[in-house]
Amino acid sequence: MMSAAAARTDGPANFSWVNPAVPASERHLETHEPLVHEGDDTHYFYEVLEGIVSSYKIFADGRRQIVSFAFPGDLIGFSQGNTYRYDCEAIAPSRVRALPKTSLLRSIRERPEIGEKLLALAAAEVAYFEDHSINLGRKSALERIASFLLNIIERAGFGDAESVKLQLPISRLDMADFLGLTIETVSRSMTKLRTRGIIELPQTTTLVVSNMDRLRDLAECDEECP
Amino acid sequence: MMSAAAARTDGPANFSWVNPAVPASERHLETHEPLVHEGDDTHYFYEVLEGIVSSYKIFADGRRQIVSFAFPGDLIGFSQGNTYRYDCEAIAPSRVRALPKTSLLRSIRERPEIGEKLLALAAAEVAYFEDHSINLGRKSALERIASFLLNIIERAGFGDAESVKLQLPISRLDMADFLGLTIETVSRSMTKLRTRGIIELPQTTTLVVSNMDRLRDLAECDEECP
DNA sequence: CGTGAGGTTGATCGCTTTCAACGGAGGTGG
DNA sequence: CCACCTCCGTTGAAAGCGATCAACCTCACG
Repeated sequence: MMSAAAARTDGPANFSWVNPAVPASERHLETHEPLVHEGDDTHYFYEVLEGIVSSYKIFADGRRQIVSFAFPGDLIGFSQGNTYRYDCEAIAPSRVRALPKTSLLRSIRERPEIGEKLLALAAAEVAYFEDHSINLGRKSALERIASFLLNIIERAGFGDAESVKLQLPISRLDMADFLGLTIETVSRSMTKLRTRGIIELPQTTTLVVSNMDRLRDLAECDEECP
Repeated sequence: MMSAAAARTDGPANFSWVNPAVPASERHLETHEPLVHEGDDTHYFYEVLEGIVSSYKIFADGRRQIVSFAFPGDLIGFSQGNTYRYDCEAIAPSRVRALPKTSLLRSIRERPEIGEKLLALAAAEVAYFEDHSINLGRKSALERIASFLLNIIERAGFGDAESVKLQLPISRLDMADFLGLTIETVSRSMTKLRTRGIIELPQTTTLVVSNMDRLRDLAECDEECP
């Protein structure tokens, strides 16, 4: 089994390449501490260095949908126009680096390869959303959970392992609001995965996937008897 | 009431700016005619000139999810890596222009503003998917339909009108597979909008929105009694 | 040891799906 | 010209999955 500590030796990608001359200030965020609010001017992009930052929308009647999770290496804000379209807040203790938007965009003119890199990043994000919309549109609760866990595992670099153990610092509520479900359904799906022998949950934040193949089958909707 | 014919006088955006020297060949597509298949090499991007092209995934058990509709002015393929991740086909008679991928990307080096323009395009696409994931994750069937119709209307440039009449060359099945619903639910939702006096359907492909405000309320989930 | 937040489990409800029948528009051939 | 057929959309009845309401559990923390 691979352990989470072993993989990230290379560390996440970072945007120091953007422009060494650009002033970039770091900021620490506690769990549930907001980073930006809907309507804020997009003066800065934020690179996540540590932790997880969510962006979400809350309806007038209280419904909430988490639009995305930003993990270390991810960039927040470039999909926005002049103002942020969603609230963003940390869902775990996090560290972010603020990058002035204007100087980042200006540097594209001087160094086209930056534009290319940002374009690749944007393309990856579009691809991610395409897959996610398939999850939300056509997969059952159990399949969504399986897809989500698998995706977390792949992002952490354990996609090829047969079994995996890692920390999952995402609450049931956050998972639910990201996957378009309720906490109860998330909880029940996790138990179902557990009783089927696909995962173990020593603690609620520790995830052990003992059978990656069956998790993949579920996520890809290739399961014989769902 | 605004009519559909009146608005598009300026015509859709196009990519002739990319590189006049780039050979770009046009292609006509009949309804249901495939453009690319999952796994195809991404040799070309395609700009939609006319009609609507869908990209979608079909599961082993027959479930289908349409990931996106590409309207005139939209670019297909830049979210992909070296191979297309989804099937694409026309859902209405369409015309597309093939743009060689390599020369398009090479031109970024020579003319950084092209990278900027593509980046803006990608950002808009991400923003679109963010909103769509809210639709799929948290909105009811009726609210999804309302959001979808409103979005079509806004794309056509009638977002500010009080009432609108336009052609809707998208079948119930395509709407259903895009919104994560079934044809029956789409049909029932459309009749519900009709009986509530929000829309009229002279023919199944002709949409008249008589009360844009109430459509907006529904789409934004601000309705008093849903 | 009390308290509160987060998670699990059970019972019931309701929206969407599923299964089924019907209707209208367009096309084809007798 | 009309019978027939097929495709697409609509409507009805029943079933099912996830939501809702509610109780209980666990653990961290004061």
